[in-house]
Amino acid sequence: MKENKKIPPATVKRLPIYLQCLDQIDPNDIGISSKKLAELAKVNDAQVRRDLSHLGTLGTRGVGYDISTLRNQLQLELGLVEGWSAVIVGVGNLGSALAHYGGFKDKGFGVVGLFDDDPKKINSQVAGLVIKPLSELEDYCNKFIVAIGIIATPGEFAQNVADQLINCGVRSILNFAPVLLKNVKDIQIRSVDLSQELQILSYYLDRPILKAVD
Amino acid sequence: MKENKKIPPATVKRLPIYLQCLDQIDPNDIGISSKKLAELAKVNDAQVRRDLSHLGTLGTRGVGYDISTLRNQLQLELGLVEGWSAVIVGVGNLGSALAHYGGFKDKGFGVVGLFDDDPKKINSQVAGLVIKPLSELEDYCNKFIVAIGIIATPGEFAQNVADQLINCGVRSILNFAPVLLKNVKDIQIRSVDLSQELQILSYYLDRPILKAVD
DNA sequence: TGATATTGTCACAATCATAAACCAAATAAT
DNA sequence: ATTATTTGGTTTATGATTGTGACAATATCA
Repeated sequence: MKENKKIPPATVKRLPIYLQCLDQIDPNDIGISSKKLAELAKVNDAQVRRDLSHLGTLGTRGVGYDISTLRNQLQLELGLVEGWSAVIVGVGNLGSALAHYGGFKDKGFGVVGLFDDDPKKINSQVAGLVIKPLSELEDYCNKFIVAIGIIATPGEFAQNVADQLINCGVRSILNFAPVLLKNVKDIQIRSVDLSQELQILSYYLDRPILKAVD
Repeated sequence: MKENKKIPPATVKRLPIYLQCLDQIDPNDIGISSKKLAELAKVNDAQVRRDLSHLGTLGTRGVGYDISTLRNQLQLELGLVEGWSAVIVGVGNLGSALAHYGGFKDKGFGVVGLFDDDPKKINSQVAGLVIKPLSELEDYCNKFIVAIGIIATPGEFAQNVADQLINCGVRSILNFAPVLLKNVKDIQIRSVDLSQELQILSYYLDRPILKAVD
């Protein structure tokens, strides 16, 4: 029971995986053992127990973990019950895909705004939302207390957009543009570079013996 | 000079970043120091030197690294000169976005086939390619020696598609469906789960003091 | 030649994963 | 009721991986 303590980053990265695994098991099941969960998540079972112990004493000895309790606790720890609002900037193919992506809503994130600077796109609808010009970003952020900005613009605009988002009070950025954004104090930035993932795969294609991790 | 040795996974993940940084510097520059590159890649400069030393003795003491040599060596090590072919399975919003994504071609990957099982999509064109039914996947893979399969289907179909791809001789899979695919010996699988990235961000939203890594 | 810049590499520190040992709690078997 | 078995919680130990400071070796320049 290490309540209130900092959870190691490596563990934080696994928490969403555990949550996902819970969604994949038989909905009739009421409990799950660390061994079973470890199998689903493809990690060591000792690791599962250790990771989960960071959230408090959730399991019952001799029995296992109650699934709904575990799910609640994971959601609570990850902040998925806070109803964070997000905006998507850049409504090209990727931005549209993200706007339609149901997985966000399921996890408690709400996309409340779409922004683009292409006049042809402005005022058209995507996924039930009207695309607004970037100039209205600040108003939106104040109105909705936007916590997360998702950048799906071409690389050359990404840094500029990031600066604007941060200016508007957005504290977390998920960046899909293939550029490295400047670090800013107290602002969380995660980048997903699609071609980088392929490049890592490519390295291991040449070396079938080696095992990639993470 | 640790030629021929296994490169640590953590280093492999940074190599594409270095490559990206090289594309962002002044094209007139002919050389770059580890310190400068570290600044761009947002890592420690000792780390840069150590990472690059895995590729052989590329730099010159007192001078730095020759940019074009460094770029060539990174591309070579990552296998980006091999011209790997890829197919995309699932041509919804995300699949379309991936098909249009120019970053792949720039890095030496060629998307040669699009597959979907929705009759309304079959035979229509996306990004200059005709969408084929899944039943033709095997023929395609044999014809083009497809090395990489990109899965962009809904979660419930992903494992099935993965099995088919592996059956067709595809050795590397990049999975965007929000499920954990079964591990298969000698098959490289990387998963990108869009909502998982948001969940990690969300954890740190509640704790602005903590620093996320990776 | 001496001063400066920069690499390559070693050694150490920090983080992480895994295993082991031991106890506590619940259940099953007798 | 008692005992054995199962399973989780906690701590400790250990080894692997990773990150970083330090410094000798090498190149350039004045």
